[in-house]
Amino acid sequence: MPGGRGRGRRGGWRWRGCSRRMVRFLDPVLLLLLHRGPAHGYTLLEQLAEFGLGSLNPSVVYRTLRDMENRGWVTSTWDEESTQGPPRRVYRITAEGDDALTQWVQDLGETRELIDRFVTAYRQHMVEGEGEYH
Amino acid sequence: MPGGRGRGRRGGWRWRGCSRRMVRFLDPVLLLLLHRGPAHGYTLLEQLAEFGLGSLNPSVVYRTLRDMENRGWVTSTWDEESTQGPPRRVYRITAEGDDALTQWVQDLGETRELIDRFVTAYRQHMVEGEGEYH
DNA sequence: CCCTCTATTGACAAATTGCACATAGTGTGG
DNA sequence: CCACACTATGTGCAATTTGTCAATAGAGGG
Repeated sequence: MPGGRGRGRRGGWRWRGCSRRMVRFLDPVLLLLLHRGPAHGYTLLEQLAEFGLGSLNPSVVYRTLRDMENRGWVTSTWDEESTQGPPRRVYRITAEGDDALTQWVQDLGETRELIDRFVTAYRQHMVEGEGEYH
Repeated sequence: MPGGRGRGRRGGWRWRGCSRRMVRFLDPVLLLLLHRGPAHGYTLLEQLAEFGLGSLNPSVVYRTLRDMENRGWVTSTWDEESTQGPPRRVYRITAEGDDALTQWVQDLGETRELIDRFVTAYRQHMVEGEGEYH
């Protein structure tokens, strides 16, 4: 049943929804981390936990970084000083990345508003309709 | 370039991201609306604007309703009393739908927390690092 | 040499989303 | 009757996004 959806009973949708929620944060969080200073993908990967984004597959993070580079939000160069392992990329945020970050913050603010509105409506409905209709 | 992403310059990603953000709210909002009482898809469609979800393609909404039915969150029956148009489906929330709604509210609460944490970190970083590094 | 840890990348299946169009009943004006 | 507009819902498919698994590769220890 390709293209089908929502077959997963409890435990399926919850976890999936959670994961997708996190992927949504990835862009802004990476931009913020890079705004603090240049960093390697691997380092960023470890710092993600700080924002509740631990447990993301490294591939996803690296891919996102490359996508951001394609959009011109960041640039990358190979680190000259070799360390314990293969060469590492150093990512730096660009002026466009700064703009994008600003946009993201605003965007997330709007999303927060929506959530608040929803939760408020929910609470209000719940106290009003003490005796449920069904 | 199948599988490629992020090629759309300003106006592309923003709008797309916005749309996707809204689709994320669809499930919980529909559940809340249905918790207030049974309703037709078309009616729900109109009430979505209340939660900032206007402008969603009807197909998306109908599809979501059917998906929710597959998950057992809602049930539907054809409306007996015919009106100005073809037969309409009446959707009703189920006990499982109630549970799902509760889960969603909690989930959205957590998302809100994440957003707050992020925005706080952003603001703090911005005042601290007045003189930017770059 | 073999194994583990650090790093990054590639490829592909699966899931999600957008959109254009199909179907269908009802009422209205000409 | 026909064209047309509005109410309602459903289908199909292309495009995009996400998850996962495995490949590559250097450094260091035993």
